[in-house]
Amino acid sequence: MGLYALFKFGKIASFTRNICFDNIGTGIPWRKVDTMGKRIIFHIDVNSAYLSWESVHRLQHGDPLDLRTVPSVVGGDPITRHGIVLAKSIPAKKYDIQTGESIFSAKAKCPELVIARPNYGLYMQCSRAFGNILREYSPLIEQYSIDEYFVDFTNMERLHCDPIKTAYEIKDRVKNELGFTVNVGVSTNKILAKMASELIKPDKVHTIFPDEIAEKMWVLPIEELFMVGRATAKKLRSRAINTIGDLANYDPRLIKLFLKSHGMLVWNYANGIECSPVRESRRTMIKGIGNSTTTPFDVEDAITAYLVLLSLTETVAARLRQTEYCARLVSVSLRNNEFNSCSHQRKIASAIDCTNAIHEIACELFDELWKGEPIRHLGVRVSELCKNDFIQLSLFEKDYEKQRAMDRTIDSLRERFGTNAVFRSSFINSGLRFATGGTVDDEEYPMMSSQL
DNA sequence: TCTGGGGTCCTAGGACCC
DNA sequence: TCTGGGGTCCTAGGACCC
Repeated sequence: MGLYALFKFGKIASFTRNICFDNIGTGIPWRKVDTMGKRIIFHIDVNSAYLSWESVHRLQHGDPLDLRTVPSVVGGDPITRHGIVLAKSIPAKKYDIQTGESIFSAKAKCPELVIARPNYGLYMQCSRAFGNILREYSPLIEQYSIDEYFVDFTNMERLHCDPIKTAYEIKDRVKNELGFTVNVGVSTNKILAKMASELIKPDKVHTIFPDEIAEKMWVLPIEELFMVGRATAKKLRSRAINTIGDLANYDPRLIKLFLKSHGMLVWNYANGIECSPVRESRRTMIKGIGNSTTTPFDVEDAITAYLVLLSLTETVAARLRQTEYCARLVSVSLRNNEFNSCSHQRKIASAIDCTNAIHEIACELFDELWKGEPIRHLGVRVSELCKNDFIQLSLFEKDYEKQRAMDRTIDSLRERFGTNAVFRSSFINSGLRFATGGTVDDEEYPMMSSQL
């Protein structure tokens, strides 16, 4: 593979430049937008991230068993109704165990399956250590999710060696220094780099340069294309579009007719057309903060539901204040014991960040939403954020100044002494956690947008 | 013991105004 | 009095990602 990739790299000078078609259906003849010259983008993806990290951690703490060598998964606890597979080992893959399926059904497929509980704090540390290695190769890196980074290696050949050699170096350094394996995809934009890193796993470097799209990407089934999920795949297959190549070579006007803008997005991706920059930080761009949980038991009365909403709101509001935002929209979501979901939202006249204020609205929304059936899942989300340094308090709203002072005090107590330092007495003997979701002092989870 | 949680973006339909 | 059309805002739900 190595020699093959190095050989392929010889073609790099003869790139056809990216062309974006974005005027489908406008009646205007094709407009060719020259995007950029010669970019080099890496996409680095940890192989079975949670499971690898768990294995390495256990080995380092004297466990003789390497989870990666046996059928194993990282998954939640079915007793508290969190029992789904979050990550699986390669031997588990051989039993057709899928990420997202229930632990119950995974065990049915493989009775000797080893199950490890997730440890998000550990994963966050691994993710950071991994990012720190990448930062040595370029000042411009983007964390796309907990286990994925993009690196813009454009013009970095002068400091390091050639891109393919560097990709191998990164892969081997992560393995040798941190103990887990990664795949590195190399190309001229993010979509091709990302598709390349997914090719054959684990511990591999792949390229999909523009002149390799047909050979390496078009032959793949349509489901393998980034942003083609179950629903889109079904629609495409019903029109005999079965491979990425079928989509790439289909008339984009027809795609747009039945898949709208999402159709154009995936048609562009199928053709390797994508020109978004590698962004150092997404943190300034957050759109909303939410927290939801599947309750350990069905909630059947409003008082308990209010308490769950409070526990969710505690973390949402604390994260909101931590990022120095206020919100103008509160939404509540609910899933009943028959797995039907619904949601309800409300705009508020003045932006807020108080736990009590958000909770009060969440409870009102809940009352308007709930029909009385048993509930298994509740969520609180705030959005339409604005900076909290200039809050306009409406004359008609309650004066929340005292509440804000109280929140500040609790936030600082928790910051100094841990999240457990203070909690509301209403949670005593409730069987519920007083603050659901990641603890407040955890570092912000790096989230990705659905587009690159 | 069957089915998580955190995000983003898009669309359709209704209300409302001109 | 009735009808129509365009624009904007709001809401709920769906699709996708890891």
